[in-house]
This record gives sequence, C-alpha cells and structure tokens, in this order.
Amino acid sequence: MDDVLALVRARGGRATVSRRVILEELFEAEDHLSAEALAEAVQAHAPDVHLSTVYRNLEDLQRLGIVVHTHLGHGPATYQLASLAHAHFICEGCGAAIEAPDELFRGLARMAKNRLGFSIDPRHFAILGRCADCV
Amino acid sequence: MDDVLALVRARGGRATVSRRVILEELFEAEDHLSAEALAEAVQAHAPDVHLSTVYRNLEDLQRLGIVVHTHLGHGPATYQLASLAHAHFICEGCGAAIEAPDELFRGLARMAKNRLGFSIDPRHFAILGRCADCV
DNA sequence: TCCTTGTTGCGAGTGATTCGCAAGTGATTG
DNA sequence: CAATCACTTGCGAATCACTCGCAACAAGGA
Ligand SMILES: [Mn+2]
Ligand SMILES: [Mn+2]
Ligand SMILES: [Zn+2]
Ligand SMILES: [Zn+2]
Repeated sequence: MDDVLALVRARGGRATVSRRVILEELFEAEDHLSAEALAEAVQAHAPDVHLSTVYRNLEDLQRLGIVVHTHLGHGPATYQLASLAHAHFICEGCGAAIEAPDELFRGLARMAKNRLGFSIDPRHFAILGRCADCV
Repeated sequence: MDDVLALVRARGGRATVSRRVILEELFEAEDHLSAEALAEAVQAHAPDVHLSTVYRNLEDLQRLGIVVHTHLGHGPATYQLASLAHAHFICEGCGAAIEAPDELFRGLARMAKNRLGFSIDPRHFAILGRCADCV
C-alpha cells in the first residue's frame, strides 16, 4: 500500500485521496470487483469519488503493474491486485466461477510454446465450460 | 444451407430473404466475421438488411446451434459456423490471432475434469499471450 | 506560500449490442 | 389462390460499459 504510493510518486504521480481509498478497497477486497462495485465501496468512505475517477485510477494502476483486469463473462471486467491474479473456469450452466490453479496450464503452455512459439497468459479471459453440478 | 433452412422451418421459423443471405455469407466466409462486417457483406446482396436484423438472426442461429460467437479481444464478437469453431491464441504485442488445435487442450481438459469436475470448452474466449515474434 | 502539473467531478460521447413497435411477409388453411 | 396469423423486419431509441473534454482543484517541490 505505502510501497504502491511510493511507486506512484516515483513515476510523477500524486497520492490523492481518491487514489488512496481506491487502493485501500482493492487491498481489502477478497475477490475481484467490477469498476462499479469498487466505486460503491470507495464511495462509502469518500462519497463523491466519481465512477470515471475509479476507471482512470484503475487504468493508471494497471499501467504500473499493480492491478490487472479479467473478463469472466459478458458483463463488466473485474479488477484485482496483480499479485492475486489467476485463471478462471466459468460454468455456462449456473455461472459458477472456479479459480484455476496455474499449474493446470503447464502442459498447454509447453505445447503452445513448442508447436506454435506462443507463450500463453491464461488469466485475462476466463475459460467457459460446465461445472460438476451442471454435467 | 438447405438443411439449415429446413431446421429453421422445423422449429417454426421462416426462411426469409435476410436469413438466406446471412447464411450464404456465413457459409462463404473463410474466417470469423463481426456482426458489422457480416452486415456489410449481406448488404452487398440485399441492401436494406438492417444491422439489427443481422444481430437477431445470429442470435437465432446460435440458439439452433448453427452459429457460435467468439471473443478475440476487446472489440466486437466474431461469428462463424459452429462446425468451424476452434480456440485462439492472441498476441498482446502485435494482435496476431493463431488458431489453436483442439488437441492442445486435451491435458488441461483432463486435469480440469479430474481435479475440479469441470468440463472446459476453450473456444468462447481467446487465450492471450505473446507470439514468437513478440517474445 | 507559490507554481506547476497531475487529478478530479461532471457531463457528454462512443462502440457494441439490444429493444419497442408498427409495418411486412412466409407458410399453413380453407 | 386468397385469407390468416405468427414470425420477421426496418428503424430509431435505449442500454451497458466505458472513455473523453474541460474547467476547477490540489499535491508537493521550489
Ligand atoms: Mn481485457
Ligand atoms: Mn460471448
Ligand atoms: Zn454449473
Ligand atoms: Zn505478436
């Protein structure tokens, strides 16, 4: 948190109130949040932080590598600290989101690299499918 | 093509001019098309087929299992015949889209099934990463 | 304290898609 | 062949998730 603000300042940025509260909520959140949900959480502490300010801060924090976003489906993107990023399986039947441990992708990563020269980063878009309950 | 129209009729639908031309373009297309690109192709044959008609037909054809859509990135979805669906790797550096043969996903599919009870269908969202040229 | 420059609130704009509605048209019926 | 009627369409407006423009504000080094 303080390290992040130090990095922000090192890059010529300012440690504003909005920025602080947005970061606090990101550090406290246990799962990923849409920009809108984050804005609501932020507004509980700082009522007139505007949604566009949240978007702009998320943008900046992503540029700094602090935050990443993920698409879990057709809705809004979800944001979280980069250090917590992981891949997802989403059930097309019930919408359940399952966190996919990185090691599941080892084999795919190796084959994609060897056969296509491609290095995968499977965390940006979720992988759809069906959970155990939805057959 | 005729089989598809037969199926449409069997489900109570009509074989309209728009529907025919949209299907023709889908059968002729060699890669996936955005709804907008498809509308343009259609309008070359039937000038006043509206973009919203294209969206509605794609929706219906997806419900019938004839068509699927895929997200290759942040832009519009792309549509194609379900029989041609495949997974994609997209380079975050240069935007290159590489078709990913289904067998690359065998191992991941098996592990997801065994360890999480989840059956993956990796064709809906692309997998991001870096191509050989973009290191 | 002043000044510079990054930031913010707010509203308007954009891209992709979806909707409402009245007019139009396939297909079944008589 | 009509007549009928549910399915479709064109068109514009609405929606959702962002993104931008701009004038007012406020960090933080001088
Ligand atoms: Mn994204
Ligand atoms: Mn989709
Ligand atoms: Zn499920
Ligand atoms: Zn590349």
